[in-house]
Amino acid sequence: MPEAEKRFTKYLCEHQYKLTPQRKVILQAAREIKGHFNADKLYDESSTLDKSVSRASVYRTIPLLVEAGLIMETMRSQSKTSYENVFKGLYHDHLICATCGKIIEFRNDELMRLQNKICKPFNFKPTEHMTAIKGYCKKCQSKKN
Amino acid sequence: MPEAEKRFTKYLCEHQYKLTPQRKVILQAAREIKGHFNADKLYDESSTLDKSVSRASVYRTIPLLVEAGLIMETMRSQSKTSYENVFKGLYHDHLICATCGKIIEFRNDELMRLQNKICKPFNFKPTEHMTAIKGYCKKCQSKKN
DNA sequence: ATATAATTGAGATTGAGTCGCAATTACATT
DNA sequence: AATGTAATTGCGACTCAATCTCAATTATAT
Ligand SMILES: [Mn+2]
Ligand SMILES: [Mn+2]
Ligand SMILES: [Zn+2]
Ligand SMILES: [Zn+2]
Repeated sequence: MPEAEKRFTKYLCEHQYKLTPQRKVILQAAREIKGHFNADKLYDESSTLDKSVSRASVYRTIPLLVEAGLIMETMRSQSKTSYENVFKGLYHDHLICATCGKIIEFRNDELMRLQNKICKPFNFKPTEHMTAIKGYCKKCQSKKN
Repeated sequence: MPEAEKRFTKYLCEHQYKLTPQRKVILQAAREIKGHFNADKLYDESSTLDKSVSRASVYRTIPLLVEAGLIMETMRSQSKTSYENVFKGLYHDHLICATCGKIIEFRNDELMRLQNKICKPFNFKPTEHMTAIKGYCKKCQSKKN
């Protein structure tokens, strides 16, 4: 059993949620998608694997996958919420160019450590960090002249 | 004329937009709100000042205020977009409780410095940072048991 | 096998945000 | 001051991502 499925199973069990075929399919679909995806995309991919999976189940499963630490909400664009897979040790954040929309991914361990540290004095238990830095990419800076 | 209104006037003029009574009222309402607000809240405050201002005009004016640098989008919580006034030198970020929606503001200079540092190797010129940490506030953690 | 609480798909509903339109208005030009 | 015109307005209808309802089904413990 792949690591992700193991983790999901554990999460479901710990919360008295059931491991259903639909949830397995949706997890698998999520894992197979490279890069960012939204609910619709996840529904499409899930349908390809098993066309009996409903849109409602996809919407219902997304928060479980987030809670289990398998996917994360990354951003909202075009009024849709975007997610992406969390692969072990592959947390990252985003630089977003305000002009061309280019997205640069980066990973910075110090940033993650700092974010956890910030929560402590508030007794706040973090589940997701989202850092988005907006600005201008190299190309768009030179175009500006 | 207050600084904010001057800036808004300049922005509108530069883009061939008109300075209408409605836009003045909405700007004033935005300025008078302390802390975070969403479109509905801004509509309520605007209505108090001038009850002829419509919800549509509020929605249409928000992007202008953002573009003019007078307010900024801070986060999305409980499926509503939140804004707050941009006052010079009051940079901060947010902890957001996934259960009750509570928002804790914090300011961390090290985080700011780190974010700037991160951009350099990408030749990325940052204009805004947005860090949102989602999780559970103290109260909601204990309720969970 | 049985009990039971969780989950499902289908379709209805919600609600933040957008849009179309005819009437109005800001503002530049005479 | 009067005119022209493109921008803006309020209203209400619309969109559509996300949530909810509910009867039927199903995963799991006993
Ligand atoms: Mn990414
Ligand atoms: Mn704030
Ligand atoms: Zn760019
Ligand atoms: Zn809370």
